[in-house]
Amino acid sequence: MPARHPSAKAPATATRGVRRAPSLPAPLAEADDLNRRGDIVRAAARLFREKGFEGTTVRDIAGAVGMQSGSPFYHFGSKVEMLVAVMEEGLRQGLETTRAVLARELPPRECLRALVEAHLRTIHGPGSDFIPVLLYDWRSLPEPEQRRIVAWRDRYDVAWQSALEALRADGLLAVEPKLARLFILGAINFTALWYRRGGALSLAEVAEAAVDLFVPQRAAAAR
Amino acid sequence: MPARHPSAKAPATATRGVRRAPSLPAPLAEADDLNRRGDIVRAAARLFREKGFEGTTVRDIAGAVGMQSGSPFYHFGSKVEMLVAVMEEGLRQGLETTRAVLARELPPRECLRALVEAHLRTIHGPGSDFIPVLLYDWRSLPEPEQRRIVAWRDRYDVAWQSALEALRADGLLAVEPKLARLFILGAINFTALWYRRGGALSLAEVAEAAVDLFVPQRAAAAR
DNA sequence: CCTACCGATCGGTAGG
DNA sequence: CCTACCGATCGGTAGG
Repeated sequence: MPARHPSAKAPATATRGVRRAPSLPAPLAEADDLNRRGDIVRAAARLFREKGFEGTTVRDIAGAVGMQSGSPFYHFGSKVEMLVAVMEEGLRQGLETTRAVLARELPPRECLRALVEAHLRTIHGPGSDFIPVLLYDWRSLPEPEQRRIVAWRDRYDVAWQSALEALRADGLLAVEPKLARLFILGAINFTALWYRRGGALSLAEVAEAAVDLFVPQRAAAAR
Repeated sequence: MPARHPSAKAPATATRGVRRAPSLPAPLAEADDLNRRGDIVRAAARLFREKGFEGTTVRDIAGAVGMQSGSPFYHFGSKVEMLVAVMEEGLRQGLETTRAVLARELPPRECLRALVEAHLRTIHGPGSDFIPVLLYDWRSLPEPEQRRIVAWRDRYDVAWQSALEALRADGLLAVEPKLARLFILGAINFTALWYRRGGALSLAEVAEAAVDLFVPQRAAAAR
């Protein structure tokens, strides 16, 4: 039987460093393992974004972190589990920054601008390949794993929904919040295919323009 | 040397049924060949959309049209050539319908509504898998082929640009036409990930809502 | 367009 | 986490 990292086959949150006797400090080996796992997830995210899930081989990922071809399977039970880890990390990051924006309790239009900019940063910021993978490799995820990710994504949508409902209540949104959310997130997600950092536009400027288009300033000023 | 369809390796438009002596009628075999080629392109489009270019095998495509695994290479020099054919067909269809809308010379806001609805139909209409493949398998296209497709896509963008400039000239567009085009097309393209035919909304309703969001009716009525 | 096939590569595993 | 490997599958081709 091959030696296996204890969390490789189990649902990640259930066993990762938990059932251990609480009085013992987490051994260094465990921390190192988690670092290596994180290295794999980051490398996989970059490669999946660049070449797609099906176009990336486990050997590509192993090579990117200096491992031999079979070694990633010490940390993950399958290639699909690596994809799940990438998508969950993207949603975790995105949900965290989204909730941080909402916590600032900005006026509705300013809140939308901040949400749009935050979402742009989860797509174009440094080391942010996770959400693009979620968007472009969704079809490579088998159905059971899709359900797991959808549960995460729903929480992301709820956060946006609340901001859009506030805009709508102030008469600043021309269509119902659910449709508006799909259109606005779609417009932002699509920037993955055309926006390049270091070009003529900063992310803040793109966010500003998007909000100008969706919530005309005249209507906002008139309220 | 294997028997090969004459157009399999050549740039498609250069040799497809052209250099033949003009007095002879096109032989039936030629017409049949083109039908079979079209069958392959349609099947490839459907499979690429469903499973991605890298996730689809040439055997899948062959099986879908009742051929043996090596037979598609009688019509195409490589798998990438099939991808190019799918994307070109999408752009050809899209450009045709877009230009037909522009030819109606509608007032700017109505023109945008018609363009949006036409684009929605090239994504969600019957047998329209070509544009989604263009959007989601772009990265699978090698650089030389990308340049060929970009030339097509530019013409598509020019058509949209003219409609948006008319809107802008009438003061109905809050941001400059180029950015507006990217945002609007992004919002529409993203419907590929959430819109389902036979659901609560018709394509015409989705188009109406999108235009309401981008070009508020109040501003349009006030002009 | 079929038959028959090839070399390369893939995800994954046994054993240490 | 490495070594060594396996069975399956892949895009593509020779020859007819």
